[in-house]
Amino acid sequence: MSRMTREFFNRDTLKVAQELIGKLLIFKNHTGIITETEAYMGFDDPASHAFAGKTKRSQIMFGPPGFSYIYLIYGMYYCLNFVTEKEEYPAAVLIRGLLIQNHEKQQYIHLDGPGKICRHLGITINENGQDIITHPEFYVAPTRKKMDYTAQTRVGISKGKDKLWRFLVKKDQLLHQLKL
DNA sequence: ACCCCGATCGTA
DNA sequence: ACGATCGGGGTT
Repeated sequence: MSRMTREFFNRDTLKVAQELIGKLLIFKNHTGIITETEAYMGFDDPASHAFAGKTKRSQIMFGPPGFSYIYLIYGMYYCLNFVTEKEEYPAAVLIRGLLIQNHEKQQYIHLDGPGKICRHLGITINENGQDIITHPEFYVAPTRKKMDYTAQTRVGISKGKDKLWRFLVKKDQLLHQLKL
């Protein structure tokens, strides 16, 4: 199966975040369509974990593109990101929505929220720092589907609220996928 | 050692 | 509207 290359992630983070919408996320025996993303990038984004500089946690964001960045939030939930842009420029895309089909394939489940996605797929801190360009069972793959999306302000942050760096599929597009 | 807070979620 | 739950990062 074809997959996204390192060059796909080695680009402007807003572009990557937008183009990840509608792509497939594969993790072990799970496959889902990405329906929502958020961009965190650069040295001047107060909502980014990299805003405080390079630390033990954020150093992965300063590394090369195409690696997973996973962190624990609120002591309970893991969030999945993919590192973007060239090395030394801190940036990543948070995966916030995933459309998956259950084993009976009769219906879709929409995982709306980064914590729900990791909980359902079984992604923990153990998957932090994985190379999703070469990993055999953890990567992003292209699809034929083209899904329209909208830009909104990012969720759950106290600073950087002005930026429209959240991207999510339009409601009718999602309903179409859900076959409702 | 201590303190504050957080890229969330389920329940009320 | 609120509590759960704990690691990260800054300060003492």
